[in-house]
Amino acid sequence: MTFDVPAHSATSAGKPAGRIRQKNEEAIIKAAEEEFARHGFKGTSMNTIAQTVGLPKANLHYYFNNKLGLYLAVLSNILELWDSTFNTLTVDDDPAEALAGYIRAKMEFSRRYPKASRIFAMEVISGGECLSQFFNQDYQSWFRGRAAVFQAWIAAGKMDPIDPVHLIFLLWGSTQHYADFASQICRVTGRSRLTKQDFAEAGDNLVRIILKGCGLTPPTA
Amino acid sequence: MTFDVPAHSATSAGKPAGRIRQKNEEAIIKAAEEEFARHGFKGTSMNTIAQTVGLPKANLHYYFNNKLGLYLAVLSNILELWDSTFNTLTVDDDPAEALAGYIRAKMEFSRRYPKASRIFAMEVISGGECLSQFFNQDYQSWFRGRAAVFQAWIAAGKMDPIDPVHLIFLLWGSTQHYADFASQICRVTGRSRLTKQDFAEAGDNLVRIILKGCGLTPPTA
DNA sequence: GTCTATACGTTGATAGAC
DNA sequence: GTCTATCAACGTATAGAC
Repeated sequence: MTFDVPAHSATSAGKPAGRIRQKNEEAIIKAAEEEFARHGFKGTSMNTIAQTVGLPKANLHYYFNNKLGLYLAVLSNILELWDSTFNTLTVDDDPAEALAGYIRAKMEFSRRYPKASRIFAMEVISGGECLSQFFNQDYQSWFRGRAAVFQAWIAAGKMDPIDPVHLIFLLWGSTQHYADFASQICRVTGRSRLTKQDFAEAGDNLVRIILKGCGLTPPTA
Repeated sequence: MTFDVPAHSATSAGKPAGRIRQKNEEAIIKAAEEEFARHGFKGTSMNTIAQTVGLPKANLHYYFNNKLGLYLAVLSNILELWDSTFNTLTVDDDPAEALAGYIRAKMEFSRRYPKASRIFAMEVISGGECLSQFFNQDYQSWFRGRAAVFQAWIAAGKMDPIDPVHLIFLLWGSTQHYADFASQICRVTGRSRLTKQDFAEAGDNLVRIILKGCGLTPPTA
């Protein structure tokens, strides 16, 4: 794995994966993530990435066809990581336990992969057109599936009748905030960086407020 | 006012404000906001802005010293607008009413000035170093003042003992999400754009969940 | 005040030697 | 496979005519 976002086979399709190639590609992606997270797609320069990796910039064009190809490889890594992290939330779960688990998993994601979150945020803010090729029908059906789970819980009287769609956006917005707006949080609270304990406390607070707000009692109460 | 973000006297300090000058500056800022909201500071080109406005790019350097000057003028507008919108939340207010009002005001801000929100988000994600010169001591004291209001309400037994700092981040994250991540929301819900009613429903949902989550009963109940 | 012309660095991308 | 040399296009910024 590269560093923050573990890079699997995010290469442009169908190239042999030699040892050196794999090592270089991972190093390039690692440096690219750093730049894309800070300056977005348009604001990132291949030159800067090449200098960070310590390779001639012609090599970047050898491994990845062009700037967009490198960017898509980075995005692909992030979405793959995202997919492998959130398989939870089924109808049979206990609502309070499952919801708390989801919130804590999202907070752990924000803590461990803040750059991935920021790259994704930048892309969405910029219009998110590059995400179209990744967001196939599976994505919409995943979303509707989760919403249906909440709806089933509501129908069974297990939680308050809250619009599941807006609930999901609340979960996303409140947890991603700690990754994307970390610099503002540090500035306003006088911290230099957010510790593991900060994330734990923030997660506990979110679990407490959101669960109670949905008419659920915490699992360990 | 320019368009989305009303531009007041965001000029580089101490230039006379002729009629033509004011009109051009507003047009430039309007076009600049569009570009900065989509590509961030580094990814934005003065050339594109000039073409959008219909002025020679030399004029942009005449009205604003350089690219950074234009960017700071845009940021200044946004923060001024932000300041003039959120003067609420004092100890004497009714907690439920004040909190609901704040949430709805933030949602209205996300609805009316989505570009302002996105420019701010991009800047914070990029590290937020340009915000340093605006975030004087007043900003930290504003933040601590609001947190103190919540703390006073808690001490008076008017709401659950929730960490005020994290509560503020919850309010920010959940409301700004509807501006910053609008493209994702539209994609996932199959909408083409978010209507006024969408924002109203989203605001109602947030008020309901967060107030109950804090142990408050809604004002109109 | 306004705009044309231009200076000069950086960009993404490629050709071709090794 | 790797890297040097180079290209044309675009970046910000300015000089100077009107």
